[in-house]
Amino acid sequence: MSASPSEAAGLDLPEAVLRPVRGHHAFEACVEQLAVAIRLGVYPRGSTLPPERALAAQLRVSRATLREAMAALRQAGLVETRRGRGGGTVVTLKPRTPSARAAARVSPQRRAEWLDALEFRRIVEPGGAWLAAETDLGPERREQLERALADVTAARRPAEHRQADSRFHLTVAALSGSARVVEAVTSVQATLHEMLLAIPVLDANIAHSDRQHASLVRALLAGRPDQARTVMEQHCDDTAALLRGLVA
Amino acid sequence: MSASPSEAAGLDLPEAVLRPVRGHHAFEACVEQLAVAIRLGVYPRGSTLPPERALAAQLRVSRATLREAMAALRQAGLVETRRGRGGGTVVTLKPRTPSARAAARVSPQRRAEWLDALEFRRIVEPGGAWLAAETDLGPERREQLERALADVTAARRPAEHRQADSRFHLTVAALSGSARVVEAVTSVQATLHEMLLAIPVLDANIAHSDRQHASLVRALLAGRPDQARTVMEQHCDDTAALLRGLVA
DNA sequence: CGCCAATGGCCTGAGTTCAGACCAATTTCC
DNA sequence: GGAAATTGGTCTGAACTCAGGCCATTGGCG
Repeated sequence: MSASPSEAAGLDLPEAVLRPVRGHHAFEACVEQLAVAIRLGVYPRGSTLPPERALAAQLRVSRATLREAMAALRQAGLVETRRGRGGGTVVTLKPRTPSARAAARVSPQRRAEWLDALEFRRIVEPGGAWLAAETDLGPERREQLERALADVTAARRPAEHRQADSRFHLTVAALSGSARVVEAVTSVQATLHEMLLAIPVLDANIAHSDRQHASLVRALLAGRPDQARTVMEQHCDDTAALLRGLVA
Repeated sequence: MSASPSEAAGLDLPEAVLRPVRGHHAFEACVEQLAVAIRLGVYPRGSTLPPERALAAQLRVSRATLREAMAALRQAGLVETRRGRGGGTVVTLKPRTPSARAAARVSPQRRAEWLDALEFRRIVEPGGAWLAAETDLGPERREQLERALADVTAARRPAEHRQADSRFHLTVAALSGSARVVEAVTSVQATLHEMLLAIPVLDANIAHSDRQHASLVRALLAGRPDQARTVMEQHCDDTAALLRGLVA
C-alpha cells in the first residue's frame, strides 16, 4: 500500500493538513476563476466584464497576467473584446445544455473530488442559508433574493435554468455576508455545475427543485434560520442523491 | 461611498465571487502553511519535519522554493536543521502562552476577518463533526480520537493545552474524511489560534471546554451525527462569545 | 574500516510574473 | 468637428519560481 492521502486505518494529521500551495501559473488561476464565473452565470451572456485594470486589481494580479487569461478566454470562445471607450470584454458563451453524454469517463480522483464536493456542499450551503436567515436583510437585498428566485422559475430552457440556479445559490451565500462562505459555495457550485451538465434534465426534478427554492426564500425572508437550514439540507440531499447515481 | 466589498444595501455578486488569486509568492505561502502547522501543534516541539524533497512534493513546490521557506522558519526560530543521514529539520518553537496583551491594536479589516472566521467556524466544524459521526470509524481511528482527547485534558500548561486543543479539532475534521472540511477547519483554526493567544486563560473556561470535548467524543464514537453537531455548535458558540468580547 | 544511503546545501538556465509606462482605438461631450 | 476620457494593446527590465543535477555531511552496515 502506498501512502495514499487518506488511508482507511491510520490518520496522518500532517498529511491531511498540509495541502498543495497555490499552483504556480497565476494566469491559469485567473482563467479558472473567470471561466467559472461565466459558466455559472455570474456574468451572463451579453454582459460586459469589468475593465482589465479593475479586474486585475480585484484578482490581485498584474494586468499582463490578466491579459494572458483574457486571451485564453477569447481563444476558447467565451468572450469577445472591443477596444476604445465603451468597449470592453463581453460574454459570448452560450450556456451549455445539460446532456447525459459524458457520464462515465472520469478518473477515480475526479470521482472522489466530486463526492467530496457533495458532502462539503451539504455543510456549507445549509450553513450559509442559516447565516443569511439570521441576518437582517435590507429591502434591496430582499428584492435581489426574490429576483434571483424568479429568474430560476422563469427560465425555460434547461441551459438557462442551470445558470439561474447557480446564481440563486450564490446569491443566498452572498447574503450570509461571509466571504468564506461565498468562497466555499463558489467552489462547490463550480464542481456541481460540471456534474449537472452530465445528467439528463427531468421536468419533475426541476419542478421539485423550484419548490424547494421557493420554500427556502420564504424561510430566509421570514428570518427562520433553522428552517432555512433544514430546507437547504433537504435540497442538497435530493440533488446529491441524483448525482451519486451518476458517478456510481 | 467607495466600492466596499460588501455594501449594506446592494449585493454585488461578481465582486463577491471573484476573489484574489493566490498571493504570488509561493515561498510565502509555504512559510504560512508550515508556520501554522507548527503553531497549531500538528508538528509538536521536538518532532522532525519530513525531508525537504518530500515536503516540496507534498506542497507541490520546487525544492528551491521550499528551502527559502525553511530558511525563513529557521531565521524566525521555529525550527533547526541538521545535515546528514538521520538529520532533518526539527521543531524548536516553544508554544506561546496565551496572554491578554495584544488585545486591541487590530485593524478593522483584521477584525472583520476574525469575526468572519468565527461565523464560518460555526458552520464547518459542526458540519465536520456531523460527517465524522456518520462515518464508520475503524478501531485505529477511534483510538486516535481518544488519544487526542486525552492529550487535551492532560495538558497542564496553558500553551500546551492550546496546541492540544487545535490538534483535537483538526483530528475531528480529518476523521470526516473530507479534504475540503480539513482545509476549511485548518484555516479557521489558524485564525482562532491568533485570537486565543490574546485572551487570558481561565481555568473555568478550560474545564467547560474539556467537558464539551468529552461529550463530543462520546457522540462521535456512538455514531450520533446530530448530537455531535449540536455539541460542536454549542462549543463554537461558547468560544465565540468569549472572543467576540475581545474584539468588540 | 570502507561503502552506501539519506539528507541538507548549492548552482544553472529557462519560463512566469510583476510594475509601470506608453501607444492605439473608440466613444462621449462640448 | 475637436478635445477629453476610457478602454484595450504592447514593451521592458527586474524579481520569482522551476526542474534537475551535483556536492557535502552524517549515520548505518557489512
